Amino acid sequence: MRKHKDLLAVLRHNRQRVTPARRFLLQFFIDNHGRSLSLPEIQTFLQDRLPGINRSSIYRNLEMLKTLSIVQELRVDRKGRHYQFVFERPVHHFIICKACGKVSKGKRNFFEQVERALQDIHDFKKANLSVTFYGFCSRCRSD
Amino acid sequence: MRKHKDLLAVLRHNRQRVTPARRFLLQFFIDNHGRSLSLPEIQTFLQDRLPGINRSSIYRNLEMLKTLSIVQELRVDRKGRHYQFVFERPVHHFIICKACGKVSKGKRNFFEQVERALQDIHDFKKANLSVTFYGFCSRCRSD
DNA sequence: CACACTAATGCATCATGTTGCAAATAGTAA
DNA sequence: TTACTATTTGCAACATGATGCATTAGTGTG
Repeated sequence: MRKHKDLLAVLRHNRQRVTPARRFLLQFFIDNHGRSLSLPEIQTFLQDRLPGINRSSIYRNLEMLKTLSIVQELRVDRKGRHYQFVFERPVHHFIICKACGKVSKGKRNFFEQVERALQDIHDFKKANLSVTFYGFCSRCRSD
Repeated sequence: MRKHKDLLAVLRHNRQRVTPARRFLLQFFIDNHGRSLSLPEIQTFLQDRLPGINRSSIYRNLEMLKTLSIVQELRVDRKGRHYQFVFERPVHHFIICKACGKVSKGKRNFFEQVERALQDIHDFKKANLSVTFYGFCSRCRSD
């Protein structure tokens, strides 16, 4: 489980400066590591603590965290991105039920099978930080 | 291989009306079935033939074609969506090389393995029309 | 602690998507 | 053909996301 201090070290190691916005952002992700956070929810949180923070700063910081593989971006539906804290490595795929909206983390087993198939069949390697699958979970199916 | 006339039938069957914009759009996809079309390219094409056509009509029509599984939307990079005509069934996954940008259609074999893993391991079914994988193809790797 | 260097922020502006509503138009039946 | 109805379109307004640039503020050094 990754801690706030460790993450600040990751930033510094990548020549990224530790600003107030980034501290709050990381803390927010850590405190909610079990679930993915919607963009509005992140915005509200930050604007609460740093009144007047600019939209573009939020976008740019989330983009940066993505680049450093600290968070993953998911598209839950057409509008609305979510951000998932990568709190353990290696990262996983995500599976979203189109009916109930539940976001599940793909099992390691699944991740490995997909990666292996990608490499064996298509000669693609170390392809993804994550892939998001949309489907219907067993509870939302009648069959 | 799906023909213009067949696609119009699909529209009608789904109570979608056949408008000039939709005729042109479908023809454009058919004429370029080998590759995915960027949104700007689609816009230019339509605005050429239907001067004054509104942005929202284009978005709405592409959305409709997605819903009917006539096209698939791909995100090639952060900005910029592409649309891929589903010219044969069953549909496939797509694999995009982050280095050279090449869009490959996933092999049937790969598609099946992924779907099977998704079902066996996560009990998700008939999950996706398509999934897009990002990675590095053999030509862009040094190993 | 003060300074210099560079990266991050705010701001303004632009680009891209979305949405509600009135007007236009495709499908349908007489 | 005409008239009717429901869908699609254009439009306007809004929401979201991206970008160049001047200013501000972290960070390392002396």
